[in-house]
Amino acid sequence: MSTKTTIAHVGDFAGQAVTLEGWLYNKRSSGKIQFLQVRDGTGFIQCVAVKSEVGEEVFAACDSLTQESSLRVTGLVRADDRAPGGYELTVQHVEAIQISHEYPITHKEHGVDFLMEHRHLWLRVPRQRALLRIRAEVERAVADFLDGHGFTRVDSPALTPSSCEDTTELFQTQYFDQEAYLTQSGQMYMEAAAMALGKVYSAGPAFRAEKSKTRRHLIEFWMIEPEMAFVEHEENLKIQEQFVAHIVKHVLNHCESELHTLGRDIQALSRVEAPFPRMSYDEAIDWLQKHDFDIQWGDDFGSPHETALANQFDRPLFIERYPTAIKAFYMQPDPNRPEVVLCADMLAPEGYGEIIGGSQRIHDYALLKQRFEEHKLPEDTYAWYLDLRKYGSVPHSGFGLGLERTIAWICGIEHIREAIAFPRTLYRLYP
RNA sequence: UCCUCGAUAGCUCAGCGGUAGAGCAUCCGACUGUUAAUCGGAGGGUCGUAGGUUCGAAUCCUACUCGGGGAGCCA
Repeated sequence: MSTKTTIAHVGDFAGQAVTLEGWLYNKRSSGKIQFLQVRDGTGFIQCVAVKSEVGEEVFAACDSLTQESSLRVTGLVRADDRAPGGYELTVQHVEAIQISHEYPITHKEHGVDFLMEHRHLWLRVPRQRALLRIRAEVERAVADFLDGHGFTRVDSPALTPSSCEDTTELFQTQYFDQEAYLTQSGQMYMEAAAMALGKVYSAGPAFRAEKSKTRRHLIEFWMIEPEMAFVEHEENLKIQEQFVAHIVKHVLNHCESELHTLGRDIQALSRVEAPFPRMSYDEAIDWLQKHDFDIQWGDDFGSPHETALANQFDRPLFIERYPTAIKAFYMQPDPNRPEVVLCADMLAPEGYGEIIGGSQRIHDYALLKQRFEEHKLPEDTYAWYLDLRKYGSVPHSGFGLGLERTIAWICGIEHIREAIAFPRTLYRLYP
């Protein structure tokens, strides 16, 4: 009799017979011996079939297996120093569940377009498995930290009647006989929820119809948006750095083998501890001007600016107090300097760009109403948002963390599209 | 939207004015420790689309289509 188990647990059955269910990742044969590389989602193991031991029938069954055929294999678990995972399986019996014909993704090189066209199969390779495992652990770390700090998860709507910010482009759709838009941020809804529950967060997709095609952009990406009543700028930043440091530490503690699969520099990640370095917008402009960048006070940073600033440090960098004129309408002006707002962007090291944008929000009714007029925003669709400043308004702050950018940085990958199972990029909606 | 690079076998690419090529994958054969296994053989192509130059175009020119990277903008 054999016990059904998974590759991750074969070590518990050394010397015993087990049955594994999975897929053939690769096969090498030498006429009278075959090496089957089997994966089952939990790991990889090499199964060895020797013709003189298994007999003609089982050996032929092994021979019939092709790349990515699904199978059930029974054999003896054997510790072996030559095996990357420490164990091999000596095959006793093999059952093909389905034979795969001409699997498109070989073990050779492939181009990005081809791989993206076959994303549904590309997910099966060790690298993509590692990325999805780490993504799941990042999401777990997010929930652990926020739930442990008194936050309540509140889910925001995907269909909205209007934009939350006035700049970026929206995906328009029909809501019966009304126009509607896919959400680009749940922030305003989280502000409402924070007045009900104190500390809240949303976690879900955001949609931006921008024609951006860089390694940092997705059309559909996930944002984690905490919002906190009675929290002001300084405390907002402290929570953000603890939050990000916690996520990185969690991944280091739970995803060692996955980071190894990706070839990530563990040392670089282990230096990510709070507090994070900070620069004011003013200091950043000075620094850039001293380093021959053509930029003036009042200009927004471009990607090259952000990369140069962030690359000075081995952990994320806060840049705070940007000019009011270039930031979102809802941001709270610095009481001592109304020309700047109490906001901060968190820039990841190594050129991964902005992973958090956050701010203290305007809580004064008159000032927010004035901003609506300045930005020519339709007051009827935002009446509820103004209401929050009419009925028990309090200072509050929040931020949005870009999940895929955070994952891309932690994993050290070239392109953000690998940080989500089925990326929506410019000009690609399939699969 | 702009800049830039690309499109040749299932995949990755070479060929850049004179008969369409290689490696891998597939199929057949050999091999008892392979680990991107190796070795021998076979099949596999309207050279992205449309036009133009030329005796002759995968190759040069024009337009278009699709895609990669970047800028802007953003998380």
